[in-house]
Amino acid sequence: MKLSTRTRYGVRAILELAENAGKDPLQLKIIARRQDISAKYLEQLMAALKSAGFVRSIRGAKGGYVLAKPADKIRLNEVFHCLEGSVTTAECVEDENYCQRAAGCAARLVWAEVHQAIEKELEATTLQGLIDKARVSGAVNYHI
Amino acid sequence: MKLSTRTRYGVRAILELAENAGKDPLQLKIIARRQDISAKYLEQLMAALKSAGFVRSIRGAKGGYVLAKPADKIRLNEVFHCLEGSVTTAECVEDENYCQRAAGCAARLVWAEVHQAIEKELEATTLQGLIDKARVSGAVNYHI
DNA sequence: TAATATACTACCAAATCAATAGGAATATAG
DNA sequence: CTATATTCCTATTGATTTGGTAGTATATTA
Repeated sequence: MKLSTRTRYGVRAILELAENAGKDPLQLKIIARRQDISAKYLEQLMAALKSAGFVRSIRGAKGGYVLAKPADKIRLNEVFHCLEGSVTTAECVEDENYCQRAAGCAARLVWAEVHQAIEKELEATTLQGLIDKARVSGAVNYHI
Repeated sequence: MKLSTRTRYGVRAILELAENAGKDPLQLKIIARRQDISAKYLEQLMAALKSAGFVRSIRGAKGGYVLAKPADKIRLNEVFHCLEGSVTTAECVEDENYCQRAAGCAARLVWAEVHQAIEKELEATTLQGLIDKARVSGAVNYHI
């Protein structure tokens, strides 16, 4: 059940952008350094976030990335979907025809319930909500 | 977030045993056939389930596997732990020292919340509870 | 035009996962 | 006692995924 680095890095990166909202574009290089992520690898993740419409890029000198929408309009389940591919626990949860036993499968109930639990949690969280929550518990990244 | 086949197969197998409770030992070969799982692979999973104390094995002809405790005493989070290794979403959730940024990381809040959501769901479900639930919704495996 | 960024595409290495192989040990049946 | 049925153990292999590199093209600023 461990999340892939794709998702972990990607969420960390977009959180940097959320915290940077309103300021100048944030360069990939800077995010990579702050979060200790391979810049080249992060490039791919940003591409995914971009084509899903979460971030906007500015090319050339003084360029970088910014959020494409307000941080309180970006829900984590969307971000996860974009990065993780599928957040589902097993194929048969979404595709009943994946397995003939699906209809009569007690196990499938588990996969479905776990899936829902995750989805519900992620859907209830926006980037902004997360930042606020972190701030309250005194846990926000300050880059001095 | 897809569950490994280890977990999926393992849970399906132990559910077969739960449904077989009170009857003669169920042979690995039979479980493998019913669930369409490689018998040799399932052997390894049963070994794990056995050493974790969930199932008991009977060797020799007419042997097989049976549940080692009542199905309503086996919680899914335990079974998952045994099969999945760690059900955690990211290392830093359980080990704060895993990453220096942990204390000030908004992302870590997400991993933790998702982790809790999963754990809570699994902890609330026993094998028996699952079977009952499946029966109510008319979704139980009948092997004619 | 020089410097700075992102964009795109292909490739590679290591790790993990899923499965296979081959026998050894143990119990039952006849 | 022998043949058969079954679990037990350990090693190996094959496939897939993951995480990361490399190099070049394109856009922007100054």
